[in-house]
Amino acid sequence: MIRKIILTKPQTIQKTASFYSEALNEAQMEVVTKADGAALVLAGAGSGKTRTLVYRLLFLLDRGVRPENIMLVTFTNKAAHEMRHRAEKHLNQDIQNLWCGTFHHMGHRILRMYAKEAGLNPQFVIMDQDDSRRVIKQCLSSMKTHSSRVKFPQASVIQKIISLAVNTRKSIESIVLEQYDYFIPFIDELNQINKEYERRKRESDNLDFDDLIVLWIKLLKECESVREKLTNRFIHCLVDEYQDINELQNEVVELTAKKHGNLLVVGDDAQSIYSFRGAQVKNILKFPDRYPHCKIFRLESNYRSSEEIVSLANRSILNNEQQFRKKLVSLAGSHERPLCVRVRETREQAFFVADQLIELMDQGIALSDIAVLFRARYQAADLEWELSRRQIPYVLRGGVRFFEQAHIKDLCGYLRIIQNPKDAISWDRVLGFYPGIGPKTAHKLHQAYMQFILQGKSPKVLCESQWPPSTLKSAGAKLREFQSIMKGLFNLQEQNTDPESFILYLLDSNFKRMMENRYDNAKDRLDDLLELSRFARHYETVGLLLNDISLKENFKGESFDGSESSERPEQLILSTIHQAKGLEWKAVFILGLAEGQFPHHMTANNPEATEEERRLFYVAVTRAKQKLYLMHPLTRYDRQAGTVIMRTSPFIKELPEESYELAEAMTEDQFDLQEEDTIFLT
DNA sequence: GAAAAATGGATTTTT
DNA sequence: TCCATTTTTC
Repeated sequence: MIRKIILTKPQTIQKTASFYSEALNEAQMEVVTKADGAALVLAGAGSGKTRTLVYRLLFLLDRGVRPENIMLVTFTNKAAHEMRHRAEKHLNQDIQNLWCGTFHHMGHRILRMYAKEAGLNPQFVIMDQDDSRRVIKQCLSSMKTHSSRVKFPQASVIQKIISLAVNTRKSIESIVLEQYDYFIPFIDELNQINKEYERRKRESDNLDFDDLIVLWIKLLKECESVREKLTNRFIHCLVDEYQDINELQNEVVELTAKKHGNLLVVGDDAQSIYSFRGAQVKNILKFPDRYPHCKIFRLESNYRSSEEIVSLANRSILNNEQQFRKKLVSLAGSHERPLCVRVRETREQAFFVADQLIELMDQGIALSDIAVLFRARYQAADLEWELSRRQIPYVLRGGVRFFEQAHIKDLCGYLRIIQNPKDAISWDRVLGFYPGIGPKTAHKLHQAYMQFILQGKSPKVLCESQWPPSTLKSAGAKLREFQSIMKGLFNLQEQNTDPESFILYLLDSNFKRMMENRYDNAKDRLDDLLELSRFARHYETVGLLLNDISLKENFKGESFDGSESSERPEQLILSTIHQAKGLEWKAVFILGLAEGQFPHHMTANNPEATEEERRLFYVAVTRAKQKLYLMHPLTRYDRQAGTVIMRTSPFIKELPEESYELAEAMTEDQFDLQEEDTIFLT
């Protein structure tokens, strides 16, 4: 027998020391070259955190670490793409086998590799949040044990509670006690619903988002062979946005990094804004306690924002108790003071922004270099209307996600039935399209079908006259079109056709007419579906396509081929602050800096929640490079109460007056009545 | 008994 | 504007 020896190919061309020192400052250089073992990087806003991580990655590769031995966890797919793309650009070649993505992505990848060990049916399909909500709703109606006298929580609230319990590794009871005390009487029922929810998920071979991580942890804990493979594999673990990590994710990180102990976490405690998903600032604050020998690095030079903007941000965050004290120093030079603009009402807020956009563009700032940020989606409504009226192009980030739109899910329903006959939610959805069939009948039809499958019949029995059985014949007559569509899909499946053809087939079948009947803007929606078919080209199987669709976070109007980092189209960005994390613009408007809007009224009287709101404000402010507008509408319109007066946001009031300039904007007729020194606007 | 139509109510942030 | 519950129809 001849011994086989595997040679390691050199992965990259060796970079010289100057390659790093030219691109990085001293502090960043330290991180890149010395962050072995446990390391915490406290990276302030605009301090070149992404750049540092990319160079750390290059450095590791340079040192001969193989890409498959590195795990780089990011918060969004977009961030993952961005980093990979930048690293590949430096190397001038693709980095094969690097594990770079979100927690959910990696969980998915691992569960696919080890489906058998995890006790999963390999054809499992991932549900999104809306699917979870629907399943819970079904659980609710099937149990209907709750008394209708007191209002029982809605499906979406139950979903939130269950998910929060999973992500914080607490019981439902303690979540309810801590955050939903008005549901205390329902704790038993909630536990029951949770049980039923779990049962249904398992029965239909569906995994929800949280399962991707829960089962990954389970695999690491309970399956020794897999644990060995996975912990040996990841010699270096790098975690981005560590301040937003929750207990569940933390556990997966610790288990994975335990063996080699090379755990580099990067984050900014001042930017922790995801507590509603179970994230806790304390994770980053306590990191040095958990790893007593860890190295701590600080990146406190800000290359993004002007001195005035950084100063305002620093002043603001000083009001928070829970934090690592650090001071961000601006290296971007002096510009002008942020402008706090008072307007009479929310519509005038939109007028001001629109007017000012024109002004900024006259000054040579590109529309794509400007963003409007807000706390909650509805705050953008007036502005959207005004922008459309003036024909200013914009994209709204934070609306419905592209892949969560009803028509996309309608089409995927058919594909999911083919992929996984047990998928109860999809059956419910698809059969509901046909007149005369509602949830009850759909359920029975699905049950009847599963009976056939269990008897060993081929899935194609669906298209034959044996199905549905005679007890359901009256419903069966309404399903001719359904059966003919399914027949076509089964045929494609037998021919092993690519996913794109599946979609094109559906768009050519009577599915198209159904869409036209169902939606008044069917044309747009069918265009979206055509777009989906193009997206599907990148996938080999329908199963892989479906699971990626569930995990994609792209919004309507964004491209989703992964090439987004190159050049931005010439349009204004409207975004929630949460969605704006990690991004930057020359000019930024923040809407609704009024009491009740920002900080959000739900957080009043809760000091911890108010601190998180302040961190959110901090994130918003530090997105701006040169110009920052803090908008304060004095009134808002409420359906019941009519016009409501709003006071200045405490986040503005607590700032020293010299940190911003105050302006008042009004329309021409109002201006005539005033003589004070104000900004003139039409 | 189940589906369709009509009415009433409410809205933070997201992988 | 969209969603959930109630009322009406088959």
